[in-house]
Amino acid sequence: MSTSLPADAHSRRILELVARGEAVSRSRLASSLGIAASTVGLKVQTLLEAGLLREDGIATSRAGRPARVLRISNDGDDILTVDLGGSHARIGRHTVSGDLQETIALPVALTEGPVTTLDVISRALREISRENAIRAIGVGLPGPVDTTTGVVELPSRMPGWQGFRVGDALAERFGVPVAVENDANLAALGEHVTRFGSSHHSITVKAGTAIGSGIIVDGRLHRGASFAAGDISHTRIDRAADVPCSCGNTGCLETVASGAGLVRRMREKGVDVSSTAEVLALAHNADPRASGMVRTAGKRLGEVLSGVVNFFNPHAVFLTGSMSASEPFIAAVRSRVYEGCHPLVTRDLIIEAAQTGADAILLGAARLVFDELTFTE
Amino acid sequence: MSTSLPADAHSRRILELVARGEAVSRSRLASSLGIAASTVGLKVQTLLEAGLLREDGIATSRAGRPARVLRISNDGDDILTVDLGGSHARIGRHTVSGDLQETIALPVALTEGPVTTLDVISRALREISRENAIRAIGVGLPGPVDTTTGVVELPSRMPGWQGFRVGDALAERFGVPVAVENDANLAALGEHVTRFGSSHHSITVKAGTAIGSGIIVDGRLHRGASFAAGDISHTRIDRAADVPCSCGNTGCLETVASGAGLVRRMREKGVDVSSTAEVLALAHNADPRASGMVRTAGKRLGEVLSGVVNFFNPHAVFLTGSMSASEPFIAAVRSRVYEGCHPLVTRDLIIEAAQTGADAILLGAARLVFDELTFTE
DNA sequence: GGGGGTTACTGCGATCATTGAAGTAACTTA
DNA sequence: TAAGTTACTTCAATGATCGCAGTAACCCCC
Repeated sequence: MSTSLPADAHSRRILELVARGEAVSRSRLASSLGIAASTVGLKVQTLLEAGLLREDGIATSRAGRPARVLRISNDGDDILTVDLGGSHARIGRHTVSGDLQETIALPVALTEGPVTTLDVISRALREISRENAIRAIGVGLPGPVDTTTGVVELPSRMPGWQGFRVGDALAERFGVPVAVENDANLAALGEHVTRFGSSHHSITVKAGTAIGSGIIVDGRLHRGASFAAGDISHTRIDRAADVPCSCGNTGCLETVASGAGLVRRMREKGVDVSSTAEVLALAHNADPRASGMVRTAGKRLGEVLSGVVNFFNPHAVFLTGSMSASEPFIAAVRSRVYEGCHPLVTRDLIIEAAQTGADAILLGAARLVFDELTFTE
Repeated sequence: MSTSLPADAHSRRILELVARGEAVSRSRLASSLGIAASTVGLKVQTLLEAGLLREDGIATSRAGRPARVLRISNDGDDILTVDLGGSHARIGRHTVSGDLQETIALPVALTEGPVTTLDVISRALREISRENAIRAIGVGLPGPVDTTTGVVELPSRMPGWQGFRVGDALAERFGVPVAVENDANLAALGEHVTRFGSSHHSITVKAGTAIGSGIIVDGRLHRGASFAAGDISHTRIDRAADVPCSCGNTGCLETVASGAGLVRRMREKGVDVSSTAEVLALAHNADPRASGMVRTAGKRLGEVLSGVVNFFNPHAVFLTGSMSASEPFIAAVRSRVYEGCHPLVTRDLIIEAAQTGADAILLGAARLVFDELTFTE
């Protein structure tokens, strides 16, 4: 089976509507898309023949002929995705519509350079795809990615990756189109589409050892002019004006609200912790210093987000990363945002922990592939 | 002549390319648009017949048949625009492509309510359109506009306008489609398209008696979830933590960086000034207190914009409003943004005074009409 | 001044996606 | 079992687009 993702916009929408369960019959698709029923019939026919859709029984009806239920075919070819972290990687196998079918986690050392790393990744990709053919691959990398070239811009945690074209390298190995993107952006895209689909605006903040965010405008990723959008970690917090930051400035949000910042401050107070997780565990066990710090971190993040939310006016702010598992942290963020923002902006604003968890990046990568890659057989 | 703006996307792109002088012959249009020459020929033909384009002589050629030069017809029907301020209004007459042909300024008191105001405006619109037919109208209002209904959301400076559908009222009077939008958004759109056309991201900050901004994402207006995007005036500045703001919070940017804030602080220091212009005049004449304050206002705005620029990563920040006439003000903004932002983000960032001046809102309104209204005869 | 080269544009038949209307299929309810 | 309702397909017509062939209008060089 050597099919392709449809370049045609209506066919993609059909796959999307079926995948989300918003329209599972030809007639509902026609009314949702606002095109003729006969046209939908033809398009569904080709999608069935391409193995992208399958018919799955008959719906019950109250009156009239019952609809034939359409589903995404999950025994066709796959979209594969890669979430490449500093010391680990996750590989995902998805249906064309982005539904995650299976994942593999494996240890990876980015510091060993791109060739070795991609060898390991490629082996895992072959393994997870098994006998199925691969349609396309989406990759998330920890750093700003120039998506026109597929090059990591500032590979601070990725020595040896400077100028390396990850996308081209994988595309050559597998002979399929490859999309490469920053992992925070993919997490934002993954979370956003599972909540809102292809409309609305949102910000997804990852608050863990470091702080980063991804921006979705009208259902699409906002990368910025130099693929660096979403940086909130170096926004100035005057109350931390004396704390030096790795960026060279002082008083950055990162110094007071990131996991790394919490660890440093706990150690200054004589508490021997070495990871964000330990600080969070202490806070969870009602250690007053740790609890206070986590809460303060939430306040500071909330202050920065107030500015961002007033400016950007999103439908939602999603919080992810290890810190977002702490309810007091989220409560502090919420409280500060509601305090510091215009009522018009917060009236319908959602501030919540992300739902997609560890799979957000994979889901975002699959979505990116679905959105941006055009395939021909 | 009762023509319409073309709903068809390619025809619109043809008008745009011709208007910007990027492609003035059928053959160049074909290569720019990536469609067949014969198709362009047909589309240009219908645009000529509709009076939207005209032929204007023959180009010189180095070899081969010279091209017939296409221009926007400026003797056809017009797009009219309205910039409605608190005490004044500007009316513009444009070609279909948005080129401003003529303006009228007139005194208007929004406080007299919508009916009286629209009477005055309508008379001016009839006057400026003369014998020409009107294709469409674009209106800028000072406040957040729900563009789905054409209603001003929080008409703080517009008592009596609550719930009034400006767009519908004008559409009924003139029998043409009307687009209504917030004036800061239109100024941003106007400035953006004259610089970048329909791609790139930018922020246009109006720093005058008040502070506001408009956001353009990928050449299109970002309105936000509740039509309130672009509010930077209530971002917290810790150094002004004791100054109460009209919004109920303390320490807002507005209290230290707006013209109104400057006037208040000058008066606190015993200097008898009553307007932003007076403060700026004093600063221009090297009054040390006024100069210092204007410079400080620039610094504070720059600090807030640092956060915004890091987050949004635009190609440009344009400064407009009376304060932007002050070079020291702009220099202070620039200095703080370059200091507070990541180098990747500022590498190619443009920070400049807006070029479109008083016409920005009119140009933006014409563009909005061109972008968003679909017309049929 | 008259080919030859080059570019600009038009005319025309072919193609393809889309449509609406008519027809068929499959169920529920009275 | 007939009437009503909804789902879907078939099919001829439409219309936008295309590529190609042909025409038009210049330049340059012999």
